Amino acid sequence: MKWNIDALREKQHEIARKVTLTNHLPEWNLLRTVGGADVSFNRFSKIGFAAIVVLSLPDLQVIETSSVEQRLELPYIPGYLAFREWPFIHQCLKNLSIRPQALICDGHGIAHPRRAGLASHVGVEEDIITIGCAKSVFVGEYMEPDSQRGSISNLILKEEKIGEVVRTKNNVKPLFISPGHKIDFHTATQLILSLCRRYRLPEPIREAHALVNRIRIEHICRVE
DNA sequence: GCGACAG
DNA sequence: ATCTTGTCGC
Repeated sequence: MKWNIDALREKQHEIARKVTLTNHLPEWNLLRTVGGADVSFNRFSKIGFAAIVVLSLPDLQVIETSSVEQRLELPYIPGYLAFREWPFIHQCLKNLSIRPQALICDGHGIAHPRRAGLASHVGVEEDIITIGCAKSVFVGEYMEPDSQRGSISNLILKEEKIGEVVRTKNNVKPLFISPGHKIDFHTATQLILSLCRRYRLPEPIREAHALVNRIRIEHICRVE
């Protein structure tokens, strides 16, 4: 199973060139749907699972879901996560009857060595507004934001801003938010904050995570 | 060369 | 990411 990392890196430079930080998100009063995507798999299995859950705004009710189960083609290689997970998200999007106005991805957007993290990769390939929502830092430096919900600090890589570190809940570890595609830093962070109700993670991601794990667990029982 | 390293 | 129970703190 030999993959040409050089080719993958070149593909990322291509993705990065197409990324735009110009905001394409509709006005808040016209925002109706936001999706969350998540991928999951069993320890030594070649099978992976993914789900996208679309929520309505501003009430955050689930209006549609889609999930897939397929072979994992790549191992996890830091910096190349998108090549492993994008195929799953692509299938989920194809199975949806509606296309969410924005999609939140579990990982970084432009906060990546080559500005081509999972969210940016998905955004460019699917031509959809995406936001990278990561639970830990990958590259860049930052100052710890204040402990109150809503506090924000910048994520910097070599003098350049690549994302924001956002406290989405009091006294809880912050989230690392970066634009994926067709959105700016401020809008991305504000949307994420508006989607975080009682928990650290935004509702679309929580719903997608819950669904994909449900499916993964029942697959184990089904196979044994 | 060494250590770090989204999920 | 996954393997896993209780436990400390707001």
